[in-house]
Amino acid sequence: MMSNENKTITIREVAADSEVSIATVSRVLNEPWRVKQPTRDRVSASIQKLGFKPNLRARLFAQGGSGTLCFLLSNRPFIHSVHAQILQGAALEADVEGVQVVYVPCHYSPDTPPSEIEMPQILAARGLIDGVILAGTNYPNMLAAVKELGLPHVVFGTNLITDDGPTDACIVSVDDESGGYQATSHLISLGHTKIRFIGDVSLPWYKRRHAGYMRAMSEAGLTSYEPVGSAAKGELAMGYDAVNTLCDSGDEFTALFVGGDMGALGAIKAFTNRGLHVPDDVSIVGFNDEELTAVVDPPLTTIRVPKEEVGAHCVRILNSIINKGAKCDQPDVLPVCLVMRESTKSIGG
Amino acid sequence: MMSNENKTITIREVAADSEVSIATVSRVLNEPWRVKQPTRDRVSASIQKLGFKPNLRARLFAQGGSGTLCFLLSNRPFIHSVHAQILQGAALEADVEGVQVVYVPCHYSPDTPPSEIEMPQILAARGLIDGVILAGTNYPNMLAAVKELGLPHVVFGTNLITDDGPTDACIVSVDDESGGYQATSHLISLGHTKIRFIGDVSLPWYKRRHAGYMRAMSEAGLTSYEPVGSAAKGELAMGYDAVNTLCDSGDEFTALFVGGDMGALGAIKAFTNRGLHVPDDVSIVGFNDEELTAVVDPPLTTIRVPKEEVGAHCVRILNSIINKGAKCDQPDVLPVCLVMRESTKSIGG
DNA sequence: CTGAAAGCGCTTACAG
DNA sequence: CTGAAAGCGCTTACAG
Repeated sequence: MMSNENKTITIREVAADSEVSIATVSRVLNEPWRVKQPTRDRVSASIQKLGFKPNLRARLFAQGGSGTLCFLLSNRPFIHSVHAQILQGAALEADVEGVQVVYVPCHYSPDTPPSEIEMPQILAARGLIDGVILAGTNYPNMLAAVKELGLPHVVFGTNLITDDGPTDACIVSVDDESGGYQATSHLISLGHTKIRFIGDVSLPWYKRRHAGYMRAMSEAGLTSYEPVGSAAKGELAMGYDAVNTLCDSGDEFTALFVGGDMGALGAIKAFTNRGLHVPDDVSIVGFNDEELTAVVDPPLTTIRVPKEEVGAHCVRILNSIINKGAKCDQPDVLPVCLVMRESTKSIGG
Repeated sequence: MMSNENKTITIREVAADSEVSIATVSRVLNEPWRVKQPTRDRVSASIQKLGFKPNLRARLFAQGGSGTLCFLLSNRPFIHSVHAQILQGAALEADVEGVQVVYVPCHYSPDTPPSEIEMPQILAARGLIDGVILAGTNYPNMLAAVKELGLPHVVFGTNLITDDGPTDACIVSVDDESGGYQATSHLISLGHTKIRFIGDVSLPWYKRRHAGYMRAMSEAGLTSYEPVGSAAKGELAMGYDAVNTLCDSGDEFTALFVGGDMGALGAIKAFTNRGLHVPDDVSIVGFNDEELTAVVDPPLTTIRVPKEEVGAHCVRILNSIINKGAKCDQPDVLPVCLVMRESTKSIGG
């Protein structure tokens, strides 16, 4: 009574079937050129015949890696659309590189000492993760905590909040300054001169976008205004409140560059409430090109950030650190571009 | 010249330090009650002293599992907000259960035979994944393909498109019918009687929501209208086009139940274009409670789907299948509820 | 209650 | 070019 269970077939069965050692089977799998043609063919035939697939977990274990990267998303109550797309890009790239990415949300306060940050299990444990991609809003303490882990890591630099200058971490970011410049230049090219910037410049990404705004204004010989807006009550409220403040104070302007799409939405809402129309009464450009941006009314002119590419780039870099010990001396800054939709209009039109 | 490299310390070092066998160390880690107090204390002390953390990858390997679940997101061009939140819930629950979830996007056609569907590497390989959560829009061929893999799996049933009746897969879904009923009842309670349903009833989720609409109408003694709308050009267009068709044909109605939030947005846009105001001229309720739903103008009254809970529930079920061989006889249907915001208004008001 | 040993399914020096 | 053997870091019957 031979029970012919479909027991999982291993490298050992293949070796037996093709009458070689398991070492040889392993070689045709990993470095086929090192085995003589006839042997190789015989082994390949057995692999085919038996439908053998190597157990990757075992391989990984033997090689001392886990083959998995951790996408750590910090301090986001839900997946923010920007970060969702970064994750998407990372996952896609991971699959082509034959590694996997685990999505792990996490929360912490900027004030917690690094050693006291409660790391997700998967990172606290050993051996599960080969490297981490740090996305979301991050502070120096988390950077330090990840460093303490001793794991290779790369951080999405745009939402990194730090004031002690450049870190020694590997950073992938996006050209905020240029984005600000492009947004403002677009408005200027439409004939606007009274252009305000809305954004909370205590946050570094708004600050950089504001810097781009300043450059465009000064290059055009225009006088720039002080930035307005606070992100304390959320992005949406930032835009909404800023517009109300501005209008209430009798400020005059014909165009707005808002440093984030949600803020731009809030701004539009405020105008609508006041009976003002975008873009007829005022032009607006946002930042990020978030998903809903094309869907709102009016569809938003904005700065497109290559979100999926950011994710893919992060895994590429991370993999090269892991495998080749690559070093990063300075941040990788990805370019951004203007996407024209219907929230801007030439001043005469 | 003792080189005191910080070599990774293993169970073997601990054993040596506390003068027991590695088996005993393993026991204090996994079944401490089986080892005598004094021994246990001695081992624990060594663990403390040496800062030993077990290598989970090795443990998993020895135990024959990978400890990782695959969140397979089918046929979504980017992370749809509903599925992003399901993923979020799954990841959170996974971390508490000590497993990890890998996010893997994938695309396929409903017409490809199961054996020809190109599975992501991570699933095609062996040993990497213990079970899969099938989310996104899925067809019977993918179900069959996953089944062929021989891996435990659970599917998010709402967006499952199948016409050959119930499958034998483990399904977690959401009470679409009740949602439709609640949405419609709300409109009825506001005094509306001419209520239309927009949704593409060739898609099962719209069909179920429509069934709820029918039930509410008939219970209230109202005559229901034929459903309108095609999802062929996207959800947004579905709502937009349906409203235009309806209005052009001179149809009379005072309220709309749209079977999806994006469709509701499209509908609002169409009304706005026609100079009609929501909710003053027409009331609208959507479905899903997507992220942007609270942010648009007017904030949408909609049916809230417990997205994170769906994700968490999927990993719970999956884990119990994996570990306890649990069986699912019938779908797990999670309840939904109405969220009142500002897109509906009583007919007199 | 504890230890010696086999085993998880591979890879990889080391010989030959 | 190929094989025998050690090893990756644990777990888990099996003895005692």
